[in-house]
This record gives sequence, structure tokens and C-alpha cells, in this order.
Amino acid sequence: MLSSEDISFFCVVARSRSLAQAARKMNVTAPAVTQRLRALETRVGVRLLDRSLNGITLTDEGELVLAEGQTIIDAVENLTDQLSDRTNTVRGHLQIVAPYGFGRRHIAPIVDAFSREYHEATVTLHLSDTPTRMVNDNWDIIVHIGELNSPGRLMTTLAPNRRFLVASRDYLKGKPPLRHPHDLADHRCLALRENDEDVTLWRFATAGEEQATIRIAPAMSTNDGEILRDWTLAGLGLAVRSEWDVAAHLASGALVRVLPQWNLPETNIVAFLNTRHNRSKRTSKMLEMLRKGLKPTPWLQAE
Amino acid sequence: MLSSEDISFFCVVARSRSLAQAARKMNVTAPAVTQRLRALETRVGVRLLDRSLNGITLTDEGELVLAEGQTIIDAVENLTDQLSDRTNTVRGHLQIVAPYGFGRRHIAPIVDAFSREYHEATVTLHLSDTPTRMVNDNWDIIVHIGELNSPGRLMTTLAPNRRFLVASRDYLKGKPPLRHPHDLADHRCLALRENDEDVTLWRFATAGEEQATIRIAPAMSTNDGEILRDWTLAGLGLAVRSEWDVAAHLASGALVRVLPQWNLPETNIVAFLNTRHNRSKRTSKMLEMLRKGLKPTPWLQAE
DNA sequence: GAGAGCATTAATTCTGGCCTTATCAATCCA
DNA sequence: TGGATTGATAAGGCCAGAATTAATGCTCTC
Repeated sequence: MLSSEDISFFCVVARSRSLAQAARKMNVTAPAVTQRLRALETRVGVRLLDRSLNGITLTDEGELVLAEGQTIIDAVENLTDQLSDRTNTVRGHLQIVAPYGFGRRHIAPIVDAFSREYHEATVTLHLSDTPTRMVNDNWDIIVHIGELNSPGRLMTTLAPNRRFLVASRDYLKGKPPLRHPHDLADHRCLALRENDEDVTLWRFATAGEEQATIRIAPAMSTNDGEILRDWTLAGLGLAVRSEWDVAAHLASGALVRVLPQWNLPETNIVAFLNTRHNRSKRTSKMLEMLRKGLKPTPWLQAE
Repeated sequence: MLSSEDISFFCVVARSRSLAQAARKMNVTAPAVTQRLRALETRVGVRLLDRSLNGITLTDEGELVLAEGQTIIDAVENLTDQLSDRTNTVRGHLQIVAPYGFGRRHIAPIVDAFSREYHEATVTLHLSDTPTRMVNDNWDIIVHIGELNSPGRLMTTLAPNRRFLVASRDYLKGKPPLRHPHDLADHRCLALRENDEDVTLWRFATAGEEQATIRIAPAMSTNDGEILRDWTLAGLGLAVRSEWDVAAHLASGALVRVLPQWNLPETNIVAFLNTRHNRSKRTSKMLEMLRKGLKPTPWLQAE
């Protein structure tokens, strides 16, 4: 009879591209993986994966074990979690995915605090440039800026997030005045091009319901928010940045808001929850800490 | 994280009436159970069952682990079975339930043969006086004489089985002749009273579609087929027995068929299959051997 | 052809889970 | 009251699984 340890061992190996990689994942040496896998195979009497020097491929039986085994592991994890929850202790492993810049600056400290608060839990913070495209299910929470309806994913808002049109003082000097979004046509606009979205269409609206949609011609564009911000700081043009990103610079006066009465659509900070796992207490606690940690907008808390 | 061995350990304990009984089931000493259970409880951080000197009772969490755990164990078993089946090997544990007399005489040898044929498989033959009332799911095949429609159980016929009206030569000497079922009114009838069935209504039919239903007044009755047969052998009266039971005695002349042209309803040998487990190869093979082993009716094979 | 990376085999070590024995306390029953 | 059963605890031993080290062959790349 197989044991759940055998199964989870195999699942890790099966999801690796080589035995050596699997060994690194599990912090053991390569022979350990070879031996254990071979022992497993002789025990069940059938080859589970074909080894070759350029990657491993699962046999039919391997696919079976991976698929069935994963549901078994999930069931065991759920049971363990349910027990932990009953004791009001926070345990187990939590995997968070977040965008690079935002994650490093705002999520990492919260993960730090979480880890200090709940010693028995372990956390992985995975920073990704495409956080919404996690293909495997090795995640519990994905933090994302901007609402997004992905089918099959549960979304919850963590914090509001406004976006501002900003520029450096240097840039604005001697440039034509900006009184209406239409005036942007005479300016250098810097665009953040990511997720294949239509990023050259900027939508403005005033409190008085007046609207204006401007198709900009980006003078420069990048897919890295920090670079974009740096360009803006360097006075290369106007950019739309979320308040999280530029709060400190607005406070220090390095950047100024442009067209402050014209609002851009909000892109709230949201979290996607993996529906495959039952919600565990550690997930709830982490969401709680995220909401709490993100609550005071940086615009207000900036010194 | 729990392991499947922890879970199956706990499931065994949870289904026992005391830790000591659990220890006996698992062929270990009592302290082993005590401390392993304690270790498990401290690991999950919650008490799973309350011990007392007269029995153990599950806590809420214990119930949870038992219920969820059982499905996990089942899933692991299914996976293991599927792998075994792919290798065309017969492995694992098979649990057969059969009625006492029939099981001892006809099923046990087949189980013996099965065990010789498939060394890697283990078999338990559980003889029960109420085989159809297995309340727990610790069985794979229930052998039963007489068709029976139990909802949720899969039934398959193993062998045909006729029933004969028999008596000993001694008994028949000097008794009124039997030419028609009605004549039974003048005879001592022996009834097998089991399963709360209506056993005093004997239905006869000839090949020519002639029918006769007789309500007998049993002179003696019992719920044990062997006792009934012994009574009949001892010349205490007439009884209805299945051909399996009396084939040897008919062949030796100790018993004779009475009213041979009047047939009694057939009560075939059937097998119920547990639908909770996926059908494994060992189950298929066992059914195969059962059909093969029961094929030549004892009436014909009797020397 | 050197070197890096990967898989495998063999031999050895280790360790932690699990078991046993021994002992004691509590309860039930004859 | 003594015996039987059950459960808890302490102390010590054992062993199978799993790891490590060392060494070899293979393939691909530079």
C-alpha cells in the first residue's frame, strides 16, 4: 500500500524537469531521489516516469499517480488544516504571489509581520511579473493591482488604490499648461505596457461627471513600473502611477499631481484566493493582516 | 502534515472499543497504541478521543478525522489497486463474507486455491450467520444463497442452485406416501428459519406449469442449515435443502429426494460486490475462481 | 577535448519512529 | 479481596527508510 509520503514525494518529482531539480527542491542529494523513486517503482511494480538526460516524461501510470495523488494530498492537507483551525492555531504553509515592485515594497513587510506573529506557519512570497498567470496551483493568495474577473477565482478587495497623473517639477517647467486632458496631446506621455492591455487609452472623469478619454501616443513605454517611475522622476514626461507608487515622491515634492481634479479609474488592490484549497485559518489571518497593513493609504501616511 | 499511515492508524483505533482491542487488531502491545495516539494528538494539537476504562468515545475532531480519513484511505487504496491492475499482478487484501455452512465447505477451498494462485494477495474469509447485514464496509464480496435485491449493492450470479425436498430412507419407511405436495400435511416438516423470511410457505411447480403452494406447520425449526440437515439425516422429518448441501448424501443414499418431479424455486448462489471500492483485479479474479469452482454442481460431481 | 550537468550504482551511516518490557493506577466483577 | 482488564508512563532497544559520500557513464555545449 502506498503512503501519502510516497505520493507527495512523487508529485514533487513529477512536476520537476529533472531528478536533479527535484532533489534541489527537496533539499536532498540526487542519489536520494533516484533511489527512492526506484524503490517506489519496484514497490508498485510499474515504471512511473522515463528518465532521460534532457528531462523526464511521465508514463501513463505516472500521470495517474500524479493526478489521483494530488487530490489525495489535497484531501490530507485539508484535513490537517481543519484540525489546526479547531485549535485556533495558525499552522502550515502559505504561498503568496505578488507583483514585483508592489510586492517587494508593501507585501514583504506584511509577510514579515505575519511570520513574527504566527511562528508555526511558514510563508513563501513569490514575486512575479505575471502574477495572474500562475498556471499551477501552488499558491494560496495572489495579490494584484487592478480588478480583474478571472473565472474560477475568488476575488476580494484588500485596499482602495487611486491612480494619479504625475510629473516632475523640472518637466513641467516651460511646458504648455495643462488644464484639460486634451492638452496632453502637447506632452510627452510615458506608458506602462503590461498584460497586453490597451494602455494608451487614458480615461479621465471629474467629480462633476465630466468625462474625457484621450488616446495618447507614448513617448516611451516599458513593462516595469519602477522604471516608469524613474523616468518620470528624471523629468522625461507624464505618467499615470498608482498612489502607492508615488506617495513618497508626492510628499517630498519630487513629483506633483497634474490635473488633480481629473480622476483616473481606480485600480484597487485585490487578492485572488485559490478555490482549490479550503480556506484555512492562516489564509484568513493573512488576508486580515494584508487589509490591515494596506489600510492607511501611503498618500496619507507618507511623512 | 498528517500522513496516511497516521490516518489509517487512527481509523483502526477509532473503530475499536478500547485501546487494548485496537492493539490486538494491529498485533502490537497496548503501550504502543497509547503513545502513538498521544504523539498524534500532540502533533495535531487537539484531543481526538476520550479514553475511559469502559470504552473510548471520539471527540468532534476524532469524528472528523475518522470520516475524512476514511475517504482518504479509500482513495489511496484505489490508486494502489489501479497501479497493481496495470501490471497484471493481483495484489492487496480481499475480504469475503459467506454464510457459515456453505462458506466453510465450498468457499474456503476456493479461497485456498486463490491464495495459492496469487501469492501476493491476502484474503480474509469471514463466515457469518447474517452475511447480508454487514454494516460496515469492510468487505469486498458477500456470497449469498438466494437472490436478494439490496439497493446500492451490485449483485452477480455465481452458480445456479436448485433446492430439493429430502428425507432419510428411515423416515419414509411406514409413512404415508407422498404423491402431491398436499400430502405434506400428514408429515413432519423441518424448517430453516433465518432472515425473518416466511419459511413456512413452500412453493412447488412441475415442469408442466402445475403449481402448488403449501403452508407447512414445522415440527422443528432452526436457523442453522447444518443442524437442519443433521435432523433430516437422523430421520426426524422432511426438509428443503439446497443441492449443495445434500449432494453427497443423495449420492450415498443417506437421503432421498421426495416429490422429485415437483420443483422448488431456485435460490442461486450470488455475490454482492461492494460498490464503495473500485473493482480491483483481485476481486475480478476471485469472482472468476468462484464461478469456476462452483460451476460443476455438486449433484453431478458427487461421487 | 574539456567541462558542466544529469542519472545511476554501491557502500556506509544515521536517525527517529516505533516497538517492547516493566511498572503502576483505576475500575469492574466474581 | 483478589483477579482481570484497561490505560498511562518511563526507559531502552531495534531497525528500515532515507540520507550521504564516492565513483562511473552518458550527453550536450563550448
